[in-house]
Amino acid sequence: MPKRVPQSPVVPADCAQCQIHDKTVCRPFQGPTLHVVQDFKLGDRVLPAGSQIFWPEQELSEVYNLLDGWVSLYRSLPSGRRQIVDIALPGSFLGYQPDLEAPMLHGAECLTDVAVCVFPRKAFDRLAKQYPSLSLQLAKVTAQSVIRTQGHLANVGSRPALIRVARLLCEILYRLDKSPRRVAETVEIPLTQTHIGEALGLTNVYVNMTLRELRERGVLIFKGGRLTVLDPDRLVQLAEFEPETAAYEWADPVS
Amino acid sequence: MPKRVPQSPVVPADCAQCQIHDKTVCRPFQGPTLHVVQDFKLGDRVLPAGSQIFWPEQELSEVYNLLDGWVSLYRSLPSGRRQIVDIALPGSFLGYQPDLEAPMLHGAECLTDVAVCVFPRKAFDRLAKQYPSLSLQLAKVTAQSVIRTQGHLANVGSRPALIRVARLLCEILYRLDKSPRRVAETVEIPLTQTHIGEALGLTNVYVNMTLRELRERGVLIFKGGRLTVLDPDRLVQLAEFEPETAAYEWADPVS
DNA sequence: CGTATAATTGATTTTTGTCAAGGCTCGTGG
DNA sequence: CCACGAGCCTTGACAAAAATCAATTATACG
Repeated sequence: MPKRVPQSPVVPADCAQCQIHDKTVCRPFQGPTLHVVQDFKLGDRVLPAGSQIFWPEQELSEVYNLLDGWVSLYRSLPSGRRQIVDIALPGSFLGYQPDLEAPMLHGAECLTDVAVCVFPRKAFDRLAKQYPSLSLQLAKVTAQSVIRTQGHLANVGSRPALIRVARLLCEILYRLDKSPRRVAETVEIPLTQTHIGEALGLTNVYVNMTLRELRERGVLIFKGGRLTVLDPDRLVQLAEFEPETAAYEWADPVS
Repeated sequence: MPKRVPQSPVVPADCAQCQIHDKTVCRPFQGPTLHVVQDFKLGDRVLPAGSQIFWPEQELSEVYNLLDGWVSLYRSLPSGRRQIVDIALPGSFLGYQPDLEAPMLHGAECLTDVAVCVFPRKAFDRLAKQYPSLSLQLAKVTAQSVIRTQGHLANVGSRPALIRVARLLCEILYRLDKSPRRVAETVEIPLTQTHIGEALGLTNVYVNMTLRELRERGVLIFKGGRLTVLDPDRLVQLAEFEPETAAYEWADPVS
């Protein structure tokens, strides 16, 4: 289990203080129009690690901006297996489905303590109809999510386990600071080996073996939720990670 | 190779004749406002089976409504492998990425002769900013695409080959007529076994073995691009196909 | 016909999963 | 302070799933 440094989620006093404002759907509302989202939001919510923001099958009347913390988005299958379809980081817009009435097809589980900003789902579409810059930003955020999911799918469907694991970790590093090329630095990644397996379609024991292989090859060490990159260049190469295309794949949408 | 019935793609004379108008991003433009898209579109384009609407890495200055035919959306990997991330059917909106300047991360290959309706990419965002109902529809179409891709990912990552194949075919049947429960009817599906493999992360050889298994179990026959369902109930059960949730997963977005 | 692509099959190897058993770490309560 | 339990991690032996290799056979198309 990750040795967790206790750390309360960040909740900004108001939208003007929001550190991630420009990474979210709220981006179009700047300066004089900022009050629109400020007035629109229902409030903030803080959830402990391990809890669910929403469940599969739930009929959801809210949508969320992830303010702080890590969230796993997953599907539950009839067999009992679970597939993590995305890892959400601060700025992600959660819970939006096109059909207002449809039950959620995925769940959202907090990997760390989490803070979210809550909006009413039904009114959100009305607001979007009123502010085209908002609906366009929503479209772009969502389109970016398609790209990410397609990349994840390609990883799971077309790469052997060793590369899959290396790439997942590489992608996460990149998302954290836009650079997988840190030298021998240790980063906290709140995933268990089981999580990694659920994301990549592997069993936890095979993930374990794969991580050992990566360690023995001197590429990286992942232990107890801590990732240490031993050889950034080899990692990037092994993970088939191309920084140029990665920039488009993991971009924050900008209208 | 599928025995193809020669059949020219359908190109409507104008937007008023468009049979699939309500399934597309154009949906918000009805009656008096229909002229907006009519004036906006650059024209139609017909492409032969096997050709590419666009390629990975291409910088695309257009976006497309798929009017007629089947298209496979795929990623190419450094290893030379290819991952089909989606099968597009008429009504799909193709080529939209949030960043205007970004090269395409996926390609679009025609599985049949195809007709598309062409829009200018750059101006599309301007139009969307002008018509919030359009940008919201774009958001919904895109959000539906996220759902489809997540479902595909869960299929590839979390199910054994036999079920994967059964489910892919089941989903396609459902999309064709909203009912996988046809009895012993034959449907044309312009996929080779290699395509199925590329979609599901399997080799063509193993797909072949899997299809034989499905045939020997009396579930379905897939041969030469023709699918015959022998036992609809067993297929639905084997494919873990739940018609209720399927309705949300494969819906046409409706604003 | 002859060529090219797709489908098929069997033999074999590689990859990944399953099962089972311990070990480690951390928090909790006596 | 120690004992305990709950997750998680680790390992090894074995089984199953899927890939690879190598022909051979259809099938369509000019």
